[in-house]
This record gives sequence, structure tokens and C-alpha cells, in this order.
Amino acid sequence: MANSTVSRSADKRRRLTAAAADVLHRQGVERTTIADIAAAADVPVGNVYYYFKTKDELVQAALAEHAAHLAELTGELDRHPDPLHRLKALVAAWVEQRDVAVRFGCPTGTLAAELDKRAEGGLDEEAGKVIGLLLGWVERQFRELGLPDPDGLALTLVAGYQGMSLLASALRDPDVMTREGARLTRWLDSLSQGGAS
Amino acid sequence: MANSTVSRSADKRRRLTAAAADVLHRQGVERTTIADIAAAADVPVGNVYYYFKTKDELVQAALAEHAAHLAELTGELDRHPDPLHRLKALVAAWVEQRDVAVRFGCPTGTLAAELDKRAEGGLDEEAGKVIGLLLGWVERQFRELGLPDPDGLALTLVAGYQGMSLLASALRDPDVMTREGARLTRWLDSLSQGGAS
DNA sequence: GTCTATACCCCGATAGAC
DNA sequence: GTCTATCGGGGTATAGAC
Repeated sequence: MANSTVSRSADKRRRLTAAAADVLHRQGVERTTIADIAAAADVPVGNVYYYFKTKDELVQAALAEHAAHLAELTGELDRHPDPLHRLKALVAAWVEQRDVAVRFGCPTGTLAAELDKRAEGGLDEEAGKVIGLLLGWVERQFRELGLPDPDGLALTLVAGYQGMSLLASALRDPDVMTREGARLTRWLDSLSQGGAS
Repeated sequence: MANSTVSRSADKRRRLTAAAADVLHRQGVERTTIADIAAAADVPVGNVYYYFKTKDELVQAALAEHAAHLAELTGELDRHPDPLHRLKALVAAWVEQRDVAVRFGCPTGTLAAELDKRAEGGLDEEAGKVIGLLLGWVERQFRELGLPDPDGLALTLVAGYQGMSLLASALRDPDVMTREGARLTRWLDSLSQGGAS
């Protein structure tokens, strides 16, 4: 076909993006080389630069990939009519990913933590934006529930997720995810039952 | 004096350790070079290797420094007779450090997140142990208060700290620290007043 | 104990053949 | 569009003079 070349190109770019998201999450930005990503994507090393001019562009592509994954997840959750159910399903999804979290932490969170130490490049703000997307979605759920201070509640829920991911990874203990996940679920229930704090 | 040389040596080692703790926190492990630490400690680059054989030994020294800082802080807090007061003072200390947290995150937490992605070397476990020290101290306070599931409560408090530090840094917003700090304080109060969850 | 010079390796990025 | 060879820079670690 006329555009078979185009689609192969798009395919390689997609493979590189997916590999970047995966490898950067597992190894961190600084310890990951272009060669690592190329190997994971099964693309010759030198060819990477045809698709991404710099390593930072690969990092940005990985961030966009994480944002896309997040959009996909929240899109599915949005099918549920009840916002409280959506939030509890989100927590359940986090706990389900506990084996990944225990080994490498939250993909977006650890990436943000690493990039935030940079002053230049503006990639740090990019990472903050992805977390902002999650915060925004969570806040909308709390608002739909008619709860006061929806963005404060969103902050608490997402901070809870980031905190439990970091501790689970630092202690190498998946139970941290299940225990804190259960607590967050109980907390969500208590909120809509008019419980304090 | 006979041991003036010795004390100068000890001084240099101490300066290098302090510089390592500071610079590794601000730049992260991988982006920090031996030269960076040497410059911060005002020690000639090549001389570093007389005190620390490898870069990893400097990282380990930094972790020990963070553990010492933690011991100093909890030591001061232990003077208060009331465990609840101690915990609230701990939260207050975290919030006081918000400007550092907003820029570079929690020193131990971000270090742990970075080291946890390594499989080799065992430095990852070392970072987990430092966080374990904090968890242990917090748990003891809850136990003194006679609350059920003291180590679950400790997990929640420390996860809250790690989560709010990460979000504050990712969003570049110190208010995250004050808002979540206030919430944790309210939560602590509600616990000893027999509140649920 | 102190410090300089440098060996050695690895990585990001480019040049240029195909 | 694809791939190899390589340049240039920078980082860890060491050798060895002082």
C-alpha cells in the first residue's frame, strides 16, 4: 500500500514511546540510556534520533503516554453513574497495581520527583501537569458528590496514593498498598455518610 | 597537638558527608558528580577518594546523615511528655520545612525513590531502613497513646507526609504542605478523641 | 594525608553511506 | 527512512608526585 511506510514509521514511533514509558519508569531517567530504550523497542540505536531529536523528547513522549493511560482509565471509570463508586474503583485499580508500585513506584510520581529536581528544560512542569490531570478528575468526582472543599479532598486522596506507593516501594512491601488502599476506601465511604474530617 | 591532623581529617570527612547529604538531596544521585560534592565541601576533587572509595559510599554516608538528623529531631520531640503533642510537633516540623520540600521533596523519600529502582548494591534497602526508623518512632507514639493498630496509623501518617511532599514539589505549591499538614493535625486530634477511622 | 593529571569508559548526538 | 561509525564531552576512579 502507498502508506505502508508511513504506518511502519508510526509503529516504530509508538513502540519507542511505549518502551520509553516503561523503561524510564523502571530505571529512572538518568540511569536510562537511549540504547536501553532502543533495545526495548527493538529499534536500532542510531535510528532513534530520526524520531526523537533528544533524550528529553523521549522523556516528554513517556509523560504523554502516562497521561494517555490515565485518560483511558478515567474514561472507563466515567461509565459508572456514581462518583463515589468511581473513586473507590480508582483506589482499587491502584491496589491492583501493587506489584509494580512495590518495585518501581508510581510511574508519574517517581518521574515527577526526579524531574522536579531540575531547574532547566521545563520538563518538571510537564510532569506536574500530568499529576494535575489526575487531581482535576478526582476533584470533579468530589464536586459531583456535593462535598465541601473538593480540591482539598482530591489533594488528600492523590497524596495518599503517592505516599503509599513510595512507602510500599521503599519497604518492598505490597501489603502497604492493600492496607492503605483499604483505609482510603473506608475514608471515601465515611465522607459521603457525613463523617467528620 | 598530636591529633590535630586526625581532627582535620575527621572534619573533612564530616564536611564531605554533610555536602553529600545536601547536594544529593537537591540534585538527585545520578545527576550529582563527585566534583559537585567536593566543591560543596570545599575539598579538592581527587582527595575525596581518600575518604570514600566509591560514589556509593558517599550516598551511604548521606543516608546515615539523614538518619542522624532524624534521631536529633525525634530526640528533641521526646522531651515532651505527651505523645500526641510529639506527633503534632512532628507534623509542624514537616510543614516548617515546606520551602525545601516544594523544591526538592523529602530528603529521605526522594532518595529512597531513586535508589529503589536499583536492584544491585543493596543501597535501596539502606534507604528503606531510614524510613523504617521514622515509622518505628511514630508507631511508638501511637502505642503509648494506647491506640489500636499503631503501626497502621504510623504508615498512614508517614505516607501522608511523603505524599504531600511529592505533590508540593510536583505542583511547586507550598500551600499543599500547609493544607495537608493541617489535615493531618486534625486527624491526630480526632484519633485521641475516640473518632472513627 | 593532599592534590594534580590522566586513564578509561560510557553516553548523547551527528555525519554520512545505503 | 534506515543504520553504522564515530566524535566530543563528561564522569568515575586511579597513579603517583608532593
